[in-house]
Amino acid sequence: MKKSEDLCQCRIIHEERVAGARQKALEVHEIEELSQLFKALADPTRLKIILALEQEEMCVCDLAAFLAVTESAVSHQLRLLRQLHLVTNRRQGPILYYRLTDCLVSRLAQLALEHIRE
Amino acid sequence: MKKSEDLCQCRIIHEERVAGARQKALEVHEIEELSQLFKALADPTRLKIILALEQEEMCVCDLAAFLAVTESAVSHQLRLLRQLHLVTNRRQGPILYYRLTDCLVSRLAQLALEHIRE
DNA sequence: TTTATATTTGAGCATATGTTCAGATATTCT
DNA sequence: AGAATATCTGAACATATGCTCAAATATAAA
Repeated sequence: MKKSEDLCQCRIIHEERVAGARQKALEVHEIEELSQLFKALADPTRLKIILALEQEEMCVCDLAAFLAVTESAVSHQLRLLRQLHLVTNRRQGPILYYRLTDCLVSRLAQLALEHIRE
Repeated sequence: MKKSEDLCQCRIIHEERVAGARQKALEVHEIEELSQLFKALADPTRLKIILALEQEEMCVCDLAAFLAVTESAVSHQLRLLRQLHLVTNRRQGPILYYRLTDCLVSRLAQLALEHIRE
């Protein structure tokens, strides 16, 4: 029942299952995007930013105060969230107000939170 | 309108918003758990494992073949997923069959995927 | 135009992460 | 008991991540 003539040197016990998994697997590019999205939510600082912005829009220095990190750190994280289109900003004079682009991240966080709280 | 007498040296433009965010913030421990959960989904290898197990249970060497990594790498990742109670296993002889503990991760992945596909 | 404020950017650094390798466990079959 | 198989574990290493500092931009007010 063992097969070893695969691309990789791995043993394969259930060849059908491996084949089945390969067939139904997402495209590399989709996996990559999925993992980037979850990675954005995987850091406590970014998670706090996102949850804070659920309430109301905030500027960089307010977020820095709230998070107790430098404004630079916040700015770096906001750039990442911006590149993934998770947050957007609007300028009012010299101040940039950040807000969530849509409710996706909120829904993900909510779903995860419910599970954590059992 | 500027205040500088905060714990951290940060400027605060909108003190009410910072206070509001602090008040509604989750507990440190919940933030930590949330981020760990998302971190589990943030790696392409783990994501592929989870999506593969949505179809049917698989053993370590099958997963290794599917992922084209060593069985050791799979085992390390499965341990992490096990510790977060995202996967469970059942032993049948010398073989351990892994499966998803519940549908949470599937729901999270599904929700995220819908968004990525617009 | 000069000055001050709000944010961004890039470099540098310490820590975290994911993988492989080698060797340890655990279970089954002789 | 001894051999074979399936999985796990710890060390080592290369890369990724997140932060701070210092300096650059951008907008507004004097």
